[in-house]
Amino acid sequence: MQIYEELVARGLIAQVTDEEEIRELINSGKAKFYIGFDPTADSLHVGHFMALCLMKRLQMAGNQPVVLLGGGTGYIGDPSGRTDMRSMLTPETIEHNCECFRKQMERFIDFEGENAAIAVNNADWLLKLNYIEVLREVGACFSVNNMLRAECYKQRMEKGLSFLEFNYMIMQSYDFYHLFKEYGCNMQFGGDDQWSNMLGGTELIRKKLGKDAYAMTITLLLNSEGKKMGKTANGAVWLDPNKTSPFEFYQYWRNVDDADVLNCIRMLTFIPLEEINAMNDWEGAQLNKAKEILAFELTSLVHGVEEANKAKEASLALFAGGSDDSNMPTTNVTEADLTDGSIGIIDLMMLCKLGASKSEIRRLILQGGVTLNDEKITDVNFPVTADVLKAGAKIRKGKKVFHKAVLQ
RNA sequence: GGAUGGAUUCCCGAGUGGCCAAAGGGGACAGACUGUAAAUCUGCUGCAAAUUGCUUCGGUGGUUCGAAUCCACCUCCAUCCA
Repeated sequence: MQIYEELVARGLIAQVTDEEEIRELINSGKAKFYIGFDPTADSLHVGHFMALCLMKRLQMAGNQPVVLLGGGTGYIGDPSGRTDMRSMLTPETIEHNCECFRKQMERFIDFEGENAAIAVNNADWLLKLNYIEVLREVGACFSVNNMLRAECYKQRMEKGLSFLEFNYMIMQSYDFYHLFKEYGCNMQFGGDDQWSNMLGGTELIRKKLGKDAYAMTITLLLNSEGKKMGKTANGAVWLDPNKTSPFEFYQYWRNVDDADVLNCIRMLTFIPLEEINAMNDWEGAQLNKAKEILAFELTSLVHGVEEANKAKEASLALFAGGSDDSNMPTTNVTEADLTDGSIGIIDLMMLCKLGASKSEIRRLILQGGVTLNDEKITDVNFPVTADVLKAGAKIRKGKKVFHKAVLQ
């Protein structure tokens, strides 16, 4: 099976401008394609991960990837798929975020060797553009009427769209035009929400140079309810282990809906399709097994096999009655935290950051959601003694949050 | 620039002088059931020295015994007119 067919079989391709042409180019390993990443945060997330995996797959098939860091477009902010304006980033933040992105990316794509990926930053050309010149050279090629019809602005027509954001499409189009001219990059890939921005680019190239360029979007990873995956109540699932620990990362995927497991395995992992197809009729406890596979595979792709093993073992210890608690998150307590040789359970949990406020923890205890060394705590003033802490106090909050407090 | 409408807690959204830490819904969290899933049911959802006190309804000042609610000014947003 060739690469294009595999992408289709994995359900990764959402839209293409010219299927025949794109299939031919990437299957023969002749494509030079780019994907843009705007530095909106100091870590990549799952959406970026999918894009990077796509790059990897195409690179393995002989194509050359171009990573575009949005050091320039980050000044504007993509309005696609958003209902509110993004908060504006300072130049320092943008630069810092670009730096963080670059480091993380090295894990996933090869910047050395055969068909090595190259990294470029659109700050290098966008920041020095001259306004009037751009208006004449590029602005003249865009029809506002058409732009307003674009899907990516539709949601914003109700709540309001600033002129700054309106220009995002033009900047992204300019990127494609620039990369086409300077690097011979004739394909752009990206998330499906980028479709109209990408078409802007192919259109611009056609108008300015009379040549064809191609665009292809990746299916957005949605769950069975149609919501974007990779998000939790506290924000995104990050690839940076300091922002989302490997254990949390593992747990996120371990807990996906039954309905979404196979989809995720197919789209996010490199497991051969035959193996995945064999899982098609799994259900019940067996399907539960598939979640373990998904979680393990993804954790090892992102954090390495060693971390994945640790996360898996910690999970088994907690949920399957194992006794190995060495990988449990731990907070060290000192004598100074104790009064008369003990500390109240609420204060202890505050120290371990197991709740945002004392009220919240009090509520948790009253509702029977707190366990200390496997015994349910019912008294909100329950004193935890120095002896207990020395041995390591295992606190469980709800079903899935475990924490160890140890007296030094 | 002009006219109108608006800003309420994590989100949506009710409240138009005291009975308001503020209805209802969503989400989150906890409990039961389970497979670390879903669905369902129950509880809960500002903070704290917790029958009480303190802080919160875009901002600042004012009226009043008392303001999310009334007044003035300001900021931001939407719609229409230019």
